[in-house]
Amino acid sequence: MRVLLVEDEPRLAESVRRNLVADGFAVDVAGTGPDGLWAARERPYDLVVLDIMLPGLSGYRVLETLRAEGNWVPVVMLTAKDGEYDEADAFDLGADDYLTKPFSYIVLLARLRALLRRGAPARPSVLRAGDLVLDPARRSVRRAETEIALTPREFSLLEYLMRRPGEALTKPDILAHVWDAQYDGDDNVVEVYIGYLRRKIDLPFGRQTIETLRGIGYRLIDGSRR
Amino acid sequence: MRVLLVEDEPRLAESVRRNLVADGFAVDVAGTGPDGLWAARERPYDLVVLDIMLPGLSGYRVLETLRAEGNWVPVVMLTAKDGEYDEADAFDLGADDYLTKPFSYIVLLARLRALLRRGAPARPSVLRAGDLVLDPARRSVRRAETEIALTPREFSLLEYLMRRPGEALTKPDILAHVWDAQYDGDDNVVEVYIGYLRRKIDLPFGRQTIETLRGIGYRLIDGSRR
DNA sequence: GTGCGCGCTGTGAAAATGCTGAGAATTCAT
DNA sequence: ATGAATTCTCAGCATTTTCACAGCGCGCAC
Repeated sequence: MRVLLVEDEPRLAESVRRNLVADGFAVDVAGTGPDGLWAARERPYDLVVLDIMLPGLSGYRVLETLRAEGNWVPVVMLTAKDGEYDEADAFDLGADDYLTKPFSYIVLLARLRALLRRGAPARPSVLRAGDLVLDPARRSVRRAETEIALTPREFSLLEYLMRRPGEALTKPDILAHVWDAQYDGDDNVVEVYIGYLRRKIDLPFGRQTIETLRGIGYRLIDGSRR
Repeated sequence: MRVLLVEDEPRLAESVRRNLVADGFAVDVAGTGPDGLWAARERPYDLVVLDIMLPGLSGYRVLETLRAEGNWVPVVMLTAKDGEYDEADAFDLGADDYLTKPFSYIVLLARLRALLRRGAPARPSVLRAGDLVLDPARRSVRRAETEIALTPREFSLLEYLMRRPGEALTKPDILAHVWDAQYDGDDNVVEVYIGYLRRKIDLPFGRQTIETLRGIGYRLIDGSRR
């Protein structure tokens, strides 16, 4: 497993590097933001440990640039600040985890192992299907630059569909994920809300994003593939 | 997205629940370990937030049991202790993330979003027979890039055949698996539906995928062998 | 070659399914 | 409390799906 460590404090960098090597990782160290960015572009890493305070280019910028370039390598951010909003920022930029300095090596190792175990690369925080874009954090939906207003229920339904593009979803399944547990009404609500959604996201644009599978349920057409 | 919150402290639970609901999650709350375990077994959750200190059954045990049962729902652990080894333990048990109390809601939200983002992209098995491909998850069937629309019954029948390629299947056997157990109609429906299938998946392509074994039943010709 | 039984298919009716408009119930902000 | 937005129920309608039936054809045994 190859790890890129981007950290400008030599003593900390060296200590972490030794430990990682002892635990069987192949480690490259970069001491500045630009160096880190260059290295991450240059070679395929399994993990990146990225300090936020860096000379030349902040860790935020490095991460942002990588993600913008479509590089979804798992990244753990290191921060000296402990303000809670910093973490949220890091996550929004596409970090997979973060650690507040000072941290113990064993915690770092546990986090790295957890990321490796997950294996699955992180994905962008917005969901797309063709020119339809849904941002869970902002609770916004737009189709080709046009903002679309959805009610909470409509939004949850669309989000659920968009997290499973191309999959056949039954009405009971949708009901179980989008409605409350104690809801015991009729499947028909799903039909009704699918209808609402279609009237907002499809009909005005002459598209067909939500397909009906008669006798089964529904399927979101994933415009991005094929 | 449906979240299960397992937390015994009512004030905290209620506060988190409100916030999550406001952010568009469908939330169920369990106050004890056994209740949490029961709920997680009972319904399909997209996320579980699990306190470690719980009456009846600790969060560790709950998580351990779920994982042992093959339930891989993403889990965030909450712990009041801050010993570093606790985190490592949680990860080793199969938690996907953890949070030390007290935590701020915004951090919890960011973690949950990050977990959702990673999602479960593992979409396994499709069934193949030559250039005929059936995808159970998408409920789609295609022959050489051409999508073929099947009714639910036709789909079930074809899926059953394709799961037993090359095997001789009698009509009563097919009836028992594709139709309801208590169905007591005539064998003839099978012939009818085999006919429907052939007209959709074979005739238009000049193929012969389903072979009739006179006096026996049917057999799917597995084009990939020979 | 002939006859029989098995399998195939067209017709049509019954059942199931999904969509929609109308409006009731509920929630929420003011 | 009032009104607006949202959620949900319900019933009618259109369409699709399922299935029974009956006649036909063809393979197979003799």
